[in-house]
Amino acid sequence: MRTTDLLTVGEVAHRSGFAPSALRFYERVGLVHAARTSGGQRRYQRNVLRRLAFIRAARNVGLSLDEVAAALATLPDGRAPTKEDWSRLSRSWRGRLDEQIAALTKLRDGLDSCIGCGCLSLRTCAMSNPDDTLAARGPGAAYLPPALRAH
Amino acid sequence: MRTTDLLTVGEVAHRSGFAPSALRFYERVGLVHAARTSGGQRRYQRNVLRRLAFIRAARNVGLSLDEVAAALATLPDGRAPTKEDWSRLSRSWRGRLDEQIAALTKLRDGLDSCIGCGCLSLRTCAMSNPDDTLAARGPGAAYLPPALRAH
DNA sequence: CTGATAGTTGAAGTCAACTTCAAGTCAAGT
DNA sequence: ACTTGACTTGAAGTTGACTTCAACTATCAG
Repeated sequence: MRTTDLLTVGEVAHRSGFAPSALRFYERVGLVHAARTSGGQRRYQRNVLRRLAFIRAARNVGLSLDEVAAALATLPDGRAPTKEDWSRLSRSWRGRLDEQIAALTKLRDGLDSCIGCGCLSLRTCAMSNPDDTLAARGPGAAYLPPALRAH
Repeated sequence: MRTTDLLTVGEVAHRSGFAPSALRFYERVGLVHAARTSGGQRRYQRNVLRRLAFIRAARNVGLSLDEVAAALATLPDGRAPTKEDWSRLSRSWRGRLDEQIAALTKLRDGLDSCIGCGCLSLRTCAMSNPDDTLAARGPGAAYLPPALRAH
């Protein structure tokens, strides 16, 4: 752990805020890479921290790990990613956030009109039927990513 | 299935947008109630539709089923809930939505300042560290409830 | 009465994103 | 060399909100 240019999993965990178990998990699914010592312990390059910062930021914006992986796959193969590379990826989140804010705002405005009447009509109420569509799909999920939730 | 005042599970599923399996699940956890025929089949009262509309609306606002159950538990025992009862419950969502919109907006504004620099600094970047706090907790979750997600 | 359609059950499976565990091994300061 | 703390692994567990399955049974129009 002496001042070499490689980081142990504990150091990366501490500096990135991810648990060691999460780092191992990310390695298994190919999101990050770690070299090994002769004894089999992980040694990370410093640039993994930026990669992990990207992962956290993307998760905060609401991307799944699959989406994160897809985004990371667009980084150049040969050279190390530049600031412009990271900036390009982040830029693509802007629209997503705008959409999410718009959806929430629409929901809130619908709520305002519902509060007066207590209708919750299955056909017309913006709260129970926000996209004018019945039959929602998929598992339930909360609005906000973990990092933004109320503590 | 003839025009009685009771609804079969299929009818409720169709009119509420919930899958029959979800209705059975909600019954198991005590969110809704169904009478039974002599043969053991479920028969729902019409007012279950408003209750289900509430459940869907609450889910859209990001409440967990536990929170929904807690909210429903505040409904009066003796009489049927009035519009004012439903309205009161919905009103409590307003603040929650406001908070969520604020959190997303803050994230977006942070993103704007990040796009230029591509920094993603673990310490200072609003994207990778939105609440000025490291170490987020809990399982991953997406921003938007199923009904509001991109199709 | 019959056949088609719709309903019943408990147990187990799914999904994402990790965490926990047990049993052991490595690295490093002294 | 020794001790301590950090690290290793694969497998299994967690959480929330359901879905799927297999094997039956009920209801109802005709």
